Amino acid sequence: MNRPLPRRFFARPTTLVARELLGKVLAFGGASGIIVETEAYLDKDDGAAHFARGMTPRTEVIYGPPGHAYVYFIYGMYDCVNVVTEADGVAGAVLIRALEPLAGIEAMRRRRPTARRDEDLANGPGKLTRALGIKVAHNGVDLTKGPIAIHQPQHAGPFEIAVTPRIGIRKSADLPLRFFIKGNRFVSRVKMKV
DNA sequence: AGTTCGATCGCCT
DNA sequence: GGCGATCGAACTG
Repeated sequence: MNRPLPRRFFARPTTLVARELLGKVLAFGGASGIIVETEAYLDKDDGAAHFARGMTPRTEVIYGPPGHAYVYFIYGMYDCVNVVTEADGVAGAVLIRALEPLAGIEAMRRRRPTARRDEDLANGPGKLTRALGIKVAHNGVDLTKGPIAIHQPQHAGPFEIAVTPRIGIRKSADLPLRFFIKGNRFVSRVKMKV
């Protein structure tokens, strides 16, 4: 029940994995949260992907086997975590953008003292990595083996999925590749028009 | 070797 | 709604 999702879950089309990651649990650092928002970054016709111009030292793990973490550092301050998708040798990644805190909320508060409300703990890609303690040092780790893991929730309820363009990108800005749980208040930019 | 700018956040108005 | 912080990756020359 608490076993990490198997590699075959990740070895599928990126947009499908992005949708199906919603409602799953991301756990690390004595804390966990329900994934409520994701974005897909595609191998083809996606100018916004870090790997849009091919493999570089930074994007190497995205071309490797699925089910691994791609963690990058941005704006001189923030770490963001992606899940590598598609078959080994094919690029594809899903950015985890927001979590609904589930367990270890005290640990999250200690790591994010500026968050006033529980809604602010992990409602953004830089915030959730800070809340869980995920850093670029974890780039390339195998998510099917832990300690960073994604698993099924204990109690799964039904939900609707909303689809919008991705946040904060210039290229391929029109593609509908952002997915979130409709009505969930832990999603980033809740008031953005869908 | 130098420059540009980004898959962000938090504080300011 | 706007902007400064802060720095590495990748592109230019």
